[in-house]
Amino acid sequence: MARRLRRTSGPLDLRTQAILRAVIEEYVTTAIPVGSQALVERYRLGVSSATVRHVLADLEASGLLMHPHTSAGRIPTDAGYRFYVESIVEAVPLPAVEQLMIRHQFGQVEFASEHWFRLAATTLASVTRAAGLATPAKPQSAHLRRLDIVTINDRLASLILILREGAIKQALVSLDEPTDQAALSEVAGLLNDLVAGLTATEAAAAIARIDEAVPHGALARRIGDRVARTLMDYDASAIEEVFSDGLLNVMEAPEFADSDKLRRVFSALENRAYLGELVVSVAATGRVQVFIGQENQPVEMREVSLVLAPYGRPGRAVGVVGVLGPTRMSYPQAIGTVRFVSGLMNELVDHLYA
Amino acid sequence: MARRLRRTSGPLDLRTQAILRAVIEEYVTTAIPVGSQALVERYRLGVSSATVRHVLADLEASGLLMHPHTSAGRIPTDAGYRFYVESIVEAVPLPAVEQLMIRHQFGQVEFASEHWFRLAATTLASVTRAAGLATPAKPQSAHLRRLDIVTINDRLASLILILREGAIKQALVSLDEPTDQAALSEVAGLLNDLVAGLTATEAAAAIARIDEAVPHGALARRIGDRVARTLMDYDASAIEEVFSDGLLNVMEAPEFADSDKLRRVFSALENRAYLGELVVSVAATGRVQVFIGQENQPVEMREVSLVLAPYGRPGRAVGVVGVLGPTRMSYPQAIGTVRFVSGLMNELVDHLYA
DNA sequence: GTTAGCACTCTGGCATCGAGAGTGCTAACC
DNA sequence: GGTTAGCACTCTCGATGCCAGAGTGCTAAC
Repeated sequence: MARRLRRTSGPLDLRTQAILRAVIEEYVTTAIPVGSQALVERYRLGVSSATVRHVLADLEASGLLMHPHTSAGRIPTDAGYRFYVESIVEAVPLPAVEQLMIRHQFGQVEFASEHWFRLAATTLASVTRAAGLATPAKPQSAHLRRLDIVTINDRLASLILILREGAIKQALVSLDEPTDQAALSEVAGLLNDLVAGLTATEAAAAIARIDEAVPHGALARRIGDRVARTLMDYDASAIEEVFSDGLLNVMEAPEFADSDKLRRVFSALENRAYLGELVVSVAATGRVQVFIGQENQPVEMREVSLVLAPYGRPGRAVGVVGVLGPTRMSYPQAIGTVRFVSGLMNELVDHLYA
Repeated sequence: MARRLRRTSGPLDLRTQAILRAVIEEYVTTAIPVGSQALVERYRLGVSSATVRHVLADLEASGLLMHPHTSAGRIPTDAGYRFYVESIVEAVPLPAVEQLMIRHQFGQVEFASEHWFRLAATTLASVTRAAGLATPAKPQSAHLRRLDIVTINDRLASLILILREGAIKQALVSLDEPTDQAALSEVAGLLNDLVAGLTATEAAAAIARIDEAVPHGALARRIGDRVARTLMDYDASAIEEVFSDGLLNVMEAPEFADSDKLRRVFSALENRAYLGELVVSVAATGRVQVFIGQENQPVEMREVSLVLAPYGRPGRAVGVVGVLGPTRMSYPQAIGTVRFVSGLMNELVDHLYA
């Protein structure tokens, strides 16, 4: 009797850990609640099913496993997965063959940096059989490298900002009076001399000092304001674009056979706001991070897990890659894969700055 | 008896049309197979349910309606919807209030042309309660307006192509030998003089004529080749980017309560290849087009319908906007809304070229 | 501490059943 | 001839009950 109430927290002995591990790994592959019998049959535990049942009861008391109903096997709780990820297993590195294949694919999209993050998402999706996520690398504060102004018609011009960090931003400027390309080019030259290499705030300050009396001064001021504002908008925007691929993988998981659940997952996948939030926090920490089920704030995210890792150069440009899958996913494999892909992205970005 | 076999094709008399119309409109709103009784109760048909039953049997014989099972009401076939769209109803114009609201929203994203098509998709989704689709306007053959080359490191440069049609393309060029920004700027100047205003093929020809003996000639040739290739790639790419919003709307339709169907629809929504195909053909025709259920080639698309319309300037840049919804959708409303939004996009694009 | 044995509980699948909806046919009516 | 009332017939859908199977938790023995 003392036995049953023995442990509700504290360190788990090795046998208990082994059994928890077996339950999780069995459940991850089969998606069927696992019972004591299945456990002793498929894993060399060296004890009888009755003993296993005692341990299972302990694990349930500790909140690491649960019971869908009386006569069903155990399934891991979110806390169980968390403990497993935290204390029991190591990440499984991606097999060398797959590493080579992926490197090869990245080699194919020769020097099209805007495609890298998409490819990362696609790759993660196909390797982990979950949804792949990736954002482009975005600087904390962008530096203007160079700007161009091209006329569209005599009242409208297109402003093109090339950033030191590689991105390009475009904006339209409407003009108070008819202006030709020659005048715009002059203004562009003037602004380039003034603000090239500056951040948004620096540029705003420099532009505020433009003397409106000099030739094209007023126009330069007007366009300059737009430049500064565009830069600021870009800085202020979160890592907005979360690209995803392979959402279908997630939807095919048997736990989402119920169409209401399926819809919930899907709306989770479309919840870009929360993904953006996570991405920002992951980008800040610099490590692979795992968010399991209930640990996610939005209700519709409570049935999925995320494994995310940042890439890029802290202080210059950072992005995030990762996967989103059912809570019942193979964390060691997912972590290993995400780690590899973020490392690869690091190499690629380094190449740009080397 | 002759009566039952009376008509399997040919023009439908007005009463028969009215009944078909009633069946479709009732079914579109309720999603329940509609029987003769419901029809006489809710529509002023002026005849008894027995008569309606005769007409329904005729319509079924004509292939315009069908029976899920013996004791159920009728539902429209794809041919029924087609006939309805083709011969019975007119598009319902979007109410003036909504038109105003939408114009207002487009006014908000002041001059950010890259956002227009996204907003179009979002708008279509929220108004029609189906999925909104939109592609950016893409030229058949792009004209280079201006190019920039900026150095990344001494062996790597970024190539920026500004197109007359408004788009910007970027590519990385690796350099055989260390090259500084000054040299790159010179090359940029040289290439600008040579190829500004030209199409991909024209540019390729001009670049082939570069004398490698002149200062920076070899480099200009190398980078020029990359310019021409980037332009050609862009021309060759289909209207690649089909932006969508509100997919959740479609998934909430009761006909997709079954999770397998739901998955099928979703994979339909992700079938960008086919959407791209449709978009190209719609862009070519220049009218609102409706694709109903089985009329779509891919199997997973057989349970959805599309209403698409092109926008932009034929010969310069064209894009497509539209909606994707369950086959059981309100076509008159969808057509009216799509027509309005494509008209609005036309106005916006015209503004760019005026 | 471990194990065999066993009673107990709960699910999931299957068959049965009846109410309800809607049809198609027949025969009468205008 | 077209229209209608009446009616038998068919099929679905939800509720109900039942049974086999799985897995547990407890007890008592090792």
